[in-house]
Amino acid sequence: VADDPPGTQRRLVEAARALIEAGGVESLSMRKVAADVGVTPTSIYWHIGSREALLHAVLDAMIDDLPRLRVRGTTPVARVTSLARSMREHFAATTRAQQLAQELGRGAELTFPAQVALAREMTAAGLRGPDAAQAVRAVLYLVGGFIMIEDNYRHRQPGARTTQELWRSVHDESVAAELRSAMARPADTGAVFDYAVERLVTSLLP
Amino acid sequence: VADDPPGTQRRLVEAARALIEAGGVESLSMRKVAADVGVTPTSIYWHIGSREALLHAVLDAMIDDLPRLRVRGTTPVARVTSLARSMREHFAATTRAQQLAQELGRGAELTFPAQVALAREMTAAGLRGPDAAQAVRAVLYLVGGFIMIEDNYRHRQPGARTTQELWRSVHDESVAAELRSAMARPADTGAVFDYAVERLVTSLLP
DNA sequence: ACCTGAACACCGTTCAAGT
DNA sequence: ACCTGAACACCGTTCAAGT
Repeated sequence: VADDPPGTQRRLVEAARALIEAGGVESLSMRKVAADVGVTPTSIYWHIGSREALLHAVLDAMIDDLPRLRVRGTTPVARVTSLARSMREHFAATTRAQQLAQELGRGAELTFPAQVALAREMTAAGLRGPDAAQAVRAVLYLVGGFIMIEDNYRHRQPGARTTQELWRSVHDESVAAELRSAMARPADTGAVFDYAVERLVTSLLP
Repeated sequence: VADDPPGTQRRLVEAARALIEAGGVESLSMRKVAADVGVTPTSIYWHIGSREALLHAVLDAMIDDLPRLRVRGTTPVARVTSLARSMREHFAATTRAQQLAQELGRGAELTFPAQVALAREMTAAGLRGPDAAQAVRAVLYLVGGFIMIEDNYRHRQPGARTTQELWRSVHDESVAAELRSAMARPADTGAVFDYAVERLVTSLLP
């Protein structure tokens, strides 16, 4: 495991990772990576093999540095809720790795630790049988939804209209006026998250 | 609104749409679109302006053809649950449009009709005030989570391990053996969806 | 008004050739 | 074993030129 003197392969992966962390997967090109290391693009093919293989190597490195999930509290509801919050923060802090994993079809690997942590809490809460699996999956989906929608919002085009803006032009009487104006205001995502998770978890646990 | 005799612009958008519907956004190239219409790539720039403008035109056409959401049932819980199911089907049936909208940062436009439909049902169920907005958002997030995770699963790499497969190698005693083997079996996504939505909606409605 | 041809600055990848 | 140079088949886009 000693680093061989030239270590071109390691330097290539590091350069690729730096590019991805700075500008996402789409900003990586073989020619840029090569230039950053001071080598010809073609030599990457000798060391790594292909663009895809390079991306996999970068993802492996990122997975090694992933932060851990936190669980706090004493009651089952409090513990699962705190874990859900930690999952959300965890995702927000590792978007580049998530994007890369998604692109490489390796998303499952990154979600898995959260599944296990959730399953542990459900077991501790006394849930057994098929209901336990359904409870794990239900929480997983709810948290995933937050992550997706927040991500959607983050990656919107500068000019594109948000749903908040779209709500301003709704005058449909079948939606309460109060609700229409609430939807037109920015959501306190953290509060909605806590609210939704707590409601769901409370209804899932015995 | 009469179609002008040559109609090259219309034919370009149609060719682009066909390419995207067949192989996703990444399979579209200006040169292919041009070839399909029988014209030089450069002439697209005269008619449409850029690749991005072409994609926006295709998305506009797709939005015009979007199917409608269905709501069935008489009790509020049944109606919201059926709407949620319809949202999930709707998404699955329009993945190309969703992918394109996401890429163009116009995801909000496609989610919006579902928000309004949900808000209508919450109003009909008698929910008012800030709780109504939180309820709309909570259901939205849960459904979004299903969509994201199902999408994730669909786009996994042939070789990549699924979470089910990963569960087989977990022998952690803090997770009940029964739960471990349940997580290693394929999930009946439809059943989990109905279960989770019904639980959440029941706990949200008065 | 509509389209072409040539050109520019990029891609990922292969492969024979060098040391 | 490691790297280069030349080449191939692609990209999106610009712009002067044609009809």
